[in-house]
Amino acid sequence: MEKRPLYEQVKETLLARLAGDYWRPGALLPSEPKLAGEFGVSQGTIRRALDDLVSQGLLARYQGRGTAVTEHTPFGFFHLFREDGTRELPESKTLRISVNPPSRAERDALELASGKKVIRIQRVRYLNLEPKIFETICISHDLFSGLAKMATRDLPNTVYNYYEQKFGVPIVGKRERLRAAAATQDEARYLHIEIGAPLLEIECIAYSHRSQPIEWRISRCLTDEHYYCNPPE
Amino acid sequence: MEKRPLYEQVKETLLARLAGDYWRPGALLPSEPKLAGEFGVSQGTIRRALDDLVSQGLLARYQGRGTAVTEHTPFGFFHLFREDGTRELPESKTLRISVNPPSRAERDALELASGKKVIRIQRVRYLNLEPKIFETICISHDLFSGLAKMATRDLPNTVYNYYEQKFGVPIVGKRERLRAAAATQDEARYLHIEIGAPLLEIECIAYSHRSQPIEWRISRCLTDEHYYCNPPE
DNA sequence: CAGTGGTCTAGACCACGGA
DNA sequence: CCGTGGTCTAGACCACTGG
Repeated sequence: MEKRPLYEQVKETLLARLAGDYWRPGALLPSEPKLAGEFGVSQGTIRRALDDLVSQGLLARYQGRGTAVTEHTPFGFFHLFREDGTRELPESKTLRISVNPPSRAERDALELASGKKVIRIQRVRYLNLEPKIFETICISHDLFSGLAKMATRDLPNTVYNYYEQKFGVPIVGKRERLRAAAATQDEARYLHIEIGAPLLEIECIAYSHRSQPIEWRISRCLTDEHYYCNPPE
Repeated sequence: MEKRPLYEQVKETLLARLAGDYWRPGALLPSEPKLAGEFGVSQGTIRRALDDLVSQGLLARYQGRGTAVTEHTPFGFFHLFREDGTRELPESKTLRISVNPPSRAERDALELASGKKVIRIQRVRYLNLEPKIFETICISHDLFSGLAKMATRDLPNTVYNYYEQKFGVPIVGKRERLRAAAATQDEARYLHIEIGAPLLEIECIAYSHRSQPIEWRISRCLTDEHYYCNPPE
């Protein structure tokens, strides 16, 4: 017998469906009684699972209509807003993809065994057509070896979906740490700012099931016209 | 009849008790059945209210023991951690307290009627004995007029409690926005850094019941040895 | 109107902590 | 052992949405 709570097991199954194509973004899920029947649990247990997924930002509930898969940015992408409170979908341009032995910090963040390599991806992201974010992504080469040979042109804008669809690795959680930092020479060039200009650094580790770290990401953001907000307002 | 949900009403009452001295920090609350009896609602409704307060960080549950009032920093103060993950209680030194007509931003943030004045407080906060945060607090003069005449020496380190105890204004929620910013001349002097050095700016509006904004606070933090994390790990 | 989620109840059993 | 919170059930009524 499984000894974890029922609602956790329900959550895990729903999470897998959400990460895959089982339900399209924006689609309505079956009603709570239907899900309760399908999983053989009570409606209360389904509610508990759905509530957790709502608070993770994966689902949204609408009284009288149903429960829907969140549109766009399945796992609440960046929490950057314009000063007027509106949101934008960031476009991105990939600069380089490389395979390297991990730095100490990278090995720690991804909990890699020694000798394992990592894939490093550098991107510039655009908000309102202006370069605002310089981003470095680090993932295990073992898990994503196929990605290392891709052309920088072909890397999709939003990679969490991609991890799931192509590599079977769903992202179900993240942990963020924020700091202020000074722009490096590289960042200054790509973001059209002075060296040393203040940037908001978002360090994010994304997790799969069972808290396994999958991706380490450093995003350095120009916040002259945007702010970070968590949770989204 | 009151039309708001029962658990919201329960929350509001518990919140008022928590802000006051009804229960000491660290003390155990009455058990769920006891509270249910006292409020005349079911245990499930009490659970819902307690769960919300736990997720706000005001309470902590311990299976087999009970539900306790969180120790220290009643409404999770700053979410600044040292790089090793530990937390510190920031000390503070108040620089000035002044009464002014509000700026446009201040009037908007506090939803003040025109003609009202504000109290502005500037502080330097210390982490590990080093000046790390330059803070500007802005509150309504009407609500806190007694505070304007205080000596800077007498302002307590943690003011949320103070608002409640001396002025009957409990803080029950907050909304934060983060940016990177360059140190001004003032900030550079007090934080012992260069002008233009990157600082993490935390803009925080603190709310009382019914979402009434009470305090607008700008904290500019040196994050050379700390990071911001929400929710606390 | 029927169906959805939102709230609320009453009661069951379990896992844990402390006496 | 008892009392605590943690999980789960079954069913009630309400508020809102859509046709």
